[in-house]
Amino acid sequence: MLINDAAKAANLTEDTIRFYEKSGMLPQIARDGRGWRRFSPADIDWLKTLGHLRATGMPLADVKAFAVSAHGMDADTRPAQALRLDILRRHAARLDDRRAELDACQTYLSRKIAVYSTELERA
Amino acid sequence: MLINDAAKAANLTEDTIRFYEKSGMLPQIARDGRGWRRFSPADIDWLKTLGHLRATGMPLADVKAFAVSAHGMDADTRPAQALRLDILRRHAARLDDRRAELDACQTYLSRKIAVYSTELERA
DNA sequence: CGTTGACCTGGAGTCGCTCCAATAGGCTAG
DNA sequence: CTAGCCTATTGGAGCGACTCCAGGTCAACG
Repeated sequence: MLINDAAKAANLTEDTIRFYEKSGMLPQIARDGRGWRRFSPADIDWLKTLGHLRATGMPLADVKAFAVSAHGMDADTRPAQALRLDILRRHAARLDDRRAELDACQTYLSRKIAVYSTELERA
Repeated sequence: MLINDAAKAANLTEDTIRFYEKSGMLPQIARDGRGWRRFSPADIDWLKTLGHLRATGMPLADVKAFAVSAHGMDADTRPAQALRLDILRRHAARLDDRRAELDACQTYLSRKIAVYSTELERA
């Protein structure tokens, strides 16, 4: 799978994927004869994972730590797994905050939208 | 109210507030004899509103359009209100997307966390 | 055999802050 | 009375995370 299809499959842009690779957040991506990246299904899965984490605001530094831990050759050791668990737990906590902020804003919006709507109808 | 207290009240930083003022997203903020900003309760409310919109990812350009429309002298005209309503509606739609992404990521996380947890316990 | 099209790289630009250095006026302590 | 400290001021540099672009390579197609 070439980068264009990978981008579509993972819902990222080609540039973002190249940037993630440069930043060391991807495992070795295979290259074909022309020097073009060939993405395996596992690569696509990983891109989707990164997409979720980033789209919900995990800092790149954390994503990178997660990536390095997951693809190093000590990936299956106890400390590496504990590190990854910790990163995920801290992100789960962040998501709770984001959900609260989202709820607050949605409440604000629906109230404001109701006000403007009735005001505009009335006129 | 001075900028430090305003920052605490609105849950923003002093720098962010100054930046918002520079960018034209605040109404005229009064200054005292020393040239220090004095924030009124209405100013604080507005800062909180901006905080909600930004924290949930409304682009600055939209926030600014909203601000200009809300504080201009044509603020209460029909077209200005319609514009603001439109901005809010588009943001409400964005929030739906964010909520979906947040849900997806939370599902991913709780699954992963469960896997890592049992794996680490078992060892 | 020219041009189209998908990819490559390195680097500049953008958005939204965030941090910093230099400056200024007022308050208390010595 | 003046030295130090506190809270603000400004303009500008730096940063995170992309995003865009110029210039280049290679295979294939008309």
